[in-house]
This record gives sequence, C-alpha cells and structure tokens, in this order.
Amino acid sequence: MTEITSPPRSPSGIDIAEWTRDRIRKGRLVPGQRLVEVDITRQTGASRSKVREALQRLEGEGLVQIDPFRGASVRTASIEEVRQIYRARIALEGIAAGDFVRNADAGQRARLRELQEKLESCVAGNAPERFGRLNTEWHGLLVEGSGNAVIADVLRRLNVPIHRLLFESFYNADRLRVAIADHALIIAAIDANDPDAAEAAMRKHIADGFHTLSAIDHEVRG
Amino acid sequence: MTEITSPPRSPSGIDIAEWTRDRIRKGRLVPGQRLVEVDITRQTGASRSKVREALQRLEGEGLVQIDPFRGASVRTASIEEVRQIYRARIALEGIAAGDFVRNADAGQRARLRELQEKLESCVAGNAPERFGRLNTEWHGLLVEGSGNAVIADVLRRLNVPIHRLLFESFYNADRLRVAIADHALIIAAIDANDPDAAEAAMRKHIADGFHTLSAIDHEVRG
DNA sequence: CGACACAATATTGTCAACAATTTCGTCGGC
DNA sequence: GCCGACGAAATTGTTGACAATATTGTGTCG
Repeated sequence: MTEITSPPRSPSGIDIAEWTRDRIRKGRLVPGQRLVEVDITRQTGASRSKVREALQRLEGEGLVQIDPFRGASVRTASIEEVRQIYRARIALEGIAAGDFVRNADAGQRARLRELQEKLESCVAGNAPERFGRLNTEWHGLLVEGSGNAVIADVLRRLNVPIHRLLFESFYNADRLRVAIADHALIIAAIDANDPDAAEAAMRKHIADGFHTLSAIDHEVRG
Repeated sequence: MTEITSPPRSPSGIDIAEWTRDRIRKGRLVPGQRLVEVDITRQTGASRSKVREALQRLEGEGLVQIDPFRGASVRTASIEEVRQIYRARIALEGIAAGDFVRNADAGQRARLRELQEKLESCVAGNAPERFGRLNTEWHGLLVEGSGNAVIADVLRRLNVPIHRLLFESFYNADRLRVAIADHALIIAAIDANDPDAAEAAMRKHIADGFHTLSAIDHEVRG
C-alpha cells in the first residue's frame, strides 16, 4: 500500500438538489410553486443540465412534480394524502419506538431525556417555533436510536411535504402540553423497558397530532 | 368548449427510468452491476442527457447509487439493510392489513380470496415462480385495499432491492405451506372484521418470511 | 516475475446552442 | 365588455461537443 486513497471529491459547485430541498424545507418554496429552471440557474450559478438532473432527482424523492413541457413544481399534499402520511408515520414511528427500547444505548436514552427537558422549557416561554425544531429533533433521535436507517430515511421523506404542518399545531399552547405529556408517557415506557407500551404510546401520540391538525384545518377552511 | 383537451403527450421516446427499473426488477441487472451511460444510450436510442436524468431520478428513488466520476450502479442491499427493510415492512403491511379490514370493499375481499385459492393451487404443482408472482399480487392487493396510496408507494420502493429474495424462499415447499397458512390466518381475521388480529397475523407472517430468508442466507454462505 | 511509470482508452462531468411547446399579451370582431 | 385568433415571449425538451477524471494497457527496470 503506497498511499491513503484520497476520497473522490465531488464534481463541482454546490448540490442543486440539496439547495432546493433546503428551500422547500425552510418554507422558502411553498407547495404548488413552480420551479423555473432558469431561475435556479441564476440563483445557484449552475448550468441548466445540472438543474434538470437535480429536479429529476427530487421527483424521484417525491418532493416535486414534473409535468411535460410545464416543468417542476413543489408537490402539494392533499388532506387525504396528509392523512395517509400520518398513517404511515403511526406504523413506522410506532415500531421505531419499540425498537428504541430494544436497541438504543445509554447515551441516546440520556439525550432523549435532555431534549424532553428543553421541550418542557418551551411551554412557559411560549416558543412554538423553537418547540417545533426541538420536537423534530426529538422524533429524529428516537428513530436514530431504533437503529433502523431505512425507516429513518423513509420518515425523512414522508415529513417533507408536511413540514409546515408539523409546526403550525404548536402555536396552540394546549397542544404543546398534550404533546409533552405524550412524550413523557413514551419515555416512561422506554425506562420501563416495555417495547409494546412504547409503541402504543407513540401511535397514540401521532394519531392525536393528526387529529389536532384536522381540527385546525377544519377551523381555517370552515 | 370546442374540443376535448388532449392529454399532454410525453416529450418523446421511451422512459429510460422505467426501462431501467424494469430491467432491475426482472433481474436482468444484478445488484452491484455498473450502469454505463453510453450502453443505455445505445440500447434505448436516447441521448446521454436523458440517460443521466433518468439515473439521477433512480438514485432519488433509492434504486441505484451514483459515485462521482464513476457513474451509477445497481444498489446492493446488505444483510443488515434487508433486515431493516423487513422491519419497515412489518410496520407498514401490518397497519395496512388492519386498514384493509376497515376500508376494503366487498370486491377487494373477494379478489383476495380468489388469489389465495390460486396460491394454494401452486403447492401441489410445485411452481415457485408462479407462487412468487401471485404472492406479490396478493400483498399488493391487500395494501391497495387498505386505501393508502402513500404506504403502497413506500412498499413498492422498499421491495425493489429485495425483489429476488422475495422469490428465492419459495423454492422451499415447506415455506410455501407456511406462507399459505399465514395468509389463511390473515384472511380469517379479515372475515371476522378484527383489524388488530389482522395486523398481528400480518406482522408474524412477514417476520417469519425474514427468518426463512436469513436461514437460507446462512446456509448459502456458511 | 513483479512493481512502477506512463500513455491510451473509456467514462463521466459540464456547457452552450437549437428545437418544440406552452404561456402571455395584443388586436380585431361581435 | 367578452371571445377567439394570432404572434411574441418565456419555458422546457433535446442534442452534440469538449473537458475532467478514472480505468486499462504497455513497456521498462529491478
């Protein structure tokens, strides 16, 4: 062996797919918005070929929709699709909670409790945005601790179309308190080393989250 | 209104992504195999740009892996990844079985029973390939009847990397009989209108499928 | 014979130009 | 004022050429 093989450096410039993904996540690009190739070209400095490849990739990931001769637009999730996504979340995060009990190490358990305390500190201060971020982190940590990268990846993708929704419900102080109580139940089941109880509690937590959402939606539209 | 708006016809030629996806599913392209752009160009008649866009899309779908300056190759699933995929299947097909009880109409229930009878006819004839196809259809119909297109889509993607594996286990006659018995249990739960029992039976069915697989793998490699 | 340097080839990365199609604005008729 | 025809602009579809990198082949030296 002569030399450490240098890691193959990426082709060049910034990754358009990542750039776009970020802007969708941050809410800078709203659902339904059209993604004009030349605009992205101007804003990123990349050529159209790269932009087109990135958009195709994003359609593969299910983030954007491409219509012939009409280009790409940020995919919109209908109410029915949101329901279906939540159903998938119930299944996946549920089993992940059970697997967290089975597989997570002490450090991950500790970090989960730390995050929980931070979440609790948001209740008094009424900080919904911060709560939303920490909540995302909490759920992410739980899935990570389950030791299943495939499920983690699927959940990341499923969450993108409903990213904004995940934050909106936390502007209601009651919802915050209920969510924290749910988390506490899940953590209790984890501490008791009871996978089934953890799974059941997580399922209930997410189902409640959806019900809160549909209530909001009903209010807004009705 | 002057004329029926003609559906926007697709740009041109065949869809490279679909063409490649098919060849992967059919086993014509094995995991790890490199996908050279020019080769696909020659075989499909498309230009390289379109091939590149298709490959990017397929990487977005998780079917292929693209390394800088080395191109695309059919993604290989490690044993650990297969385990994780099965864990996700347990969660998703489990909840789908429960939702089938809640949402499927009479026609879908009838078709499920029809397929089951066809599956049973394979046991005597010892037709593993046919059994594999019908089995895929059976599981597909169940998810379709659950009324959740999101879960159906996720499962389709998850199944691609393990497509061959799904067939291999059925070359064992015992496994065929066990699988059919599992299906019968699930159908019994459906007929009894018991979602929880259906979910539990489906979970067990898929978990058993994975155990059979790991046994085969152990045998082959050990 | 094996290891290394170096050239030749194969393959991927990038870009700009042109063609096809949609979208938008304008104008005339009723 | 509304509707359609029609042309201009905007946008996407497609292709080919060239640059950068990796892979393979070859010959020389020890």
